[in-house]
Amino acid sequence: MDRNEIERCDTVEVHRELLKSVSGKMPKEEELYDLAELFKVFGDSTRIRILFVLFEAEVCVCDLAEALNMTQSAISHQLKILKQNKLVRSRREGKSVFYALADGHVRTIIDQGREHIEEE
Amino acid sequence: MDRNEIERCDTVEVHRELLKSVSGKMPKEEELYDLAELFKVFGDSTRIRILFVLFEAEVCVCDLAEALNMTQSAISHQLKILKQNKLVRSRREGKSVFYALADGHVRTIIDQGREHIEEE
DNA sequence: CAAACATATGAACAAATGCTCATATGAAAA
DNA sequence: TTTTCATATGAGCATTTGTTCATATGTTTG
Repeated sequence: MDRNEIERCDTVEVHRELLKSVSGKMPKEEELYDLAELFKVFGDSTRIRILFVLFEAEVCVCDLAEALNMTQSAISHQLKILKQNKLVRSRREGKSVFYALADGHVRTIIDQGREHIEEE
Repeated sequence: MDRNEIERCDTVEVHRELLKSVSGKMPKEEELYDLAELFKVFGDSTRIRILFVLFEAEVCVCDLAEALNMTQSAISHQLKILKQNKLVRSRREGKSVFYALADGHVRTIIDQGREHIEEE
């Protein structure tokens, strides 16, 4: 009856039940993978920089390249990743393609990240 | 005077001014790097799984290993990364070490991520 | 003290990632 | 139509990353 008070790591009833309830609330394999995949997109400073530019305005690829002082190719590759993950949308206008933020979650996620790192 | 209407990508006044105002709001190099670093931590399904377990309860390493059906070593390595980035905190109790969520930002960030991927 | 258990960690290796370079696509201008 | 400009993309390479294996550290028990 007092086993609950003893902290041990070999398999005890309490732990078994706990793990059972945990596995009930764990999202499916696919969602976990998609989530990780999404955050990977935020996990690169070049892409973060691109998003910060898009917080201010809709811009074309070559302006992004100039703003971040990087190759057009490098930027274009990253924009493709951002677009695949629906963080940005694009619109062609003549020879140029303009990119903009896709939705508000992007801002919220980055804001929460900033709050986190500034809090310590 | 009508140059503003023409969309071009070689350097025009409008673009120069835009980029100037953008660079004003861009966080410093170090913060951008730290932000990317933080999101990298969320960008792995094993670590996401660990966080989901910790959403439910404070657990020890070997329970995490059993819950996720992974090596103790693998879990321990990932916990180190989570701890270095202040996403989790740990507490020793006898032979075991218990891990728990460090703060609320973790939940918010993951929730926003889930909303984003489920919206399409 | 030694033995047993829980966790941490370093080295090594395979897989993933970001950039560069060359080149392709697509649209406007000559 | 041919050239020029803006963007997209595939291959290659160096770096980073997650796991495994072996072993170290730290704590309790005998």
